[in-house]
Amino acid sequence: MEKNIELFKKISLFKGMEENEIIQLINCLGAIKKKYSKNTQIFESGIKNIHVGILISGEVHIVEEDVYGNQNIFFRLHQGDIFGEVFTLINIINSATIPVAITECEVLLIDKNSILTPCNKICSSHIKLIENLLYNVANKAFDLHSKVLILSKRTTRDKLLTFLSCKSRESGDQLFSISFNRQQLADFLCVDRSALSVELSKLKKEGILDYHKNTFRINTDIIDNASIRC
Amino acid sequence: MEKNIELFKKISLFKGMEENEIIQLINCLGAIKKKYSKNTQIFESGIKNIHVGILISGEVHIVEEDVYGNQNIFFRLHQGDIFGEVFTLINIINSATIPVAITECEVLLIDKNSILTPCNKICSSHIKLIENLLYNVANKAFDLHSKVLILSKRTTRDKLLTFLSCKSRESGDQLFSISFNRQQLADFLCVDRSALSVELSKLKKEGILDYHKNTFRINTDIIDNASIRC
DNA sequence: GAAAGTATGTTGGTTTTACAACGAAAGGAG
DNA sequence: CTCCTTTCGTTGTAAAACCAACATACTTTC
Repeated sequence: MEKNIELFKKISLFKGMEENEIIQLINCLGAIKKKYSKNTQIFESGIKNIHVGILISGEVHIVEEDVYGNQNIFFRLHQGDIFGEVFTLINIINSATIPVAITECEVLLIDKNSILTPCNKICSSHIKLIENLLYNVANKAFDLHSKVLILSKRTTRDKLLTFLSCKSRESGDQLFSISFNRQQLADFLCVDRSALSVELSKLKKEGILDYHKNTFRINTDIIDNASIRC
Repeated sequence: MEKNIELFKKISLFKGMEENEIIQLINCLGAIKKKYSKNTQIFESGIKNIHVGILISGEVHIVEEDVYGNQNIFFRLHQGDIFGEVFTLINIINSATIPVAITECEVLLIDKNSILTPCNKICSSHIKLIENLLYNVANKAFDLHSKVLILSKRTTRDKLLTFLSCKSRESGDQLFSISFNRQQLADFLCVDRSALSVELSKLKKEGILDYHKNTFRINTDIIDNASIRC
């Protein structure tokens, strides 16, 4: 586990902690590491989950599939991201929203109760941990808020431009890449893939946008400065 | 302020605390009470907000208006609800999402820093307070997650049925009332009001739904048990 | 109780989306 | 290189949503 210490130091949950403090905490929390192969669910659906997950390597999507087979992608998680904490904290059991491994990946699993029940030994770290968890959940709420802002747009074009503006602002450049392919982007925006392609083509014709595969260049005066994050 | 103590005892932020503990905490936090008249903004937009708000009386909508004038209603807040905490916690400054007083209302304002900076006197209450804030933010994240689930539906019908199913499950009865009027419901579902009315009429004709004003009766075998909350 | 204002339902025209199907391009495996 | 799979753009059609305008019902005000 110690070989991951450089990663752990960057994780929001351990922010403001010293190296030895983190190692002690990881042991104290009884964290376990688990591997998942491509296209497998990380928490079993229908079973009450008591773990908070931290993504160590690989890519994970938080998805929900509706009755028509449409996949709704909530988030794409990257190294160091925390997941499962919201549902676990408030004891939501039968959610159909689940983390799916998009590539082979490694995950650190921490029992929720060991986070919330203060242990005698390292109480000061524990308070920091809970505060860090608070900031983490607040950030997740903000990400969900951003997603609502995108989905609240009435047209595919507006959804798309809101998303791309955000990505451009995030990268600080008109030229930027996204980690979704077309189908995944459509699933993230909750629109039809072919309709998305049509809209992309139109925007290209109109000179508002240029793109090749997953690399985009967006016209600067289209970018709006709404405070969102995708 | 003490006359509101019965309300404060019910507020999630003060859960698990004794009456005198709460009174002490309110004073220690330097909370102030403020009145807002109908249709006024509670936090000024564009100005960095450092307050967490608690709704004491009246009704508040969290809204965002887009460039076309469409109002997007995120939430309807009721007595005891907490707001502004997510943006304040993570220092989002120029959000266009703002709390608006729908009726005349009273609000308790608490400086974020007095919550996060532990005071010497009542440290045990303070830890409880931060834990309660954590649960509160997790619940807000879940509410936003629920809203994403509604907006991810492709048709007005599916958005509407998801919302009404949720409300019916919440009330534990096929017969239930909602606090939105038609325009507000349309704004919450992010659809056109007249299209919403058309869809409601269709559902009534098909025998799936019956309604009069804000009271609805929904066919039991339509109600799905998705874990969401609206 | 009349008048004014507000909320809801209805209709028709226009725009947008979903859906299915197809073909071209890109990528991988043998 | 060839075959196979995946990804992406395109097209046409049917369904759905938006929008504006209007009619009716309900509320509020004086």
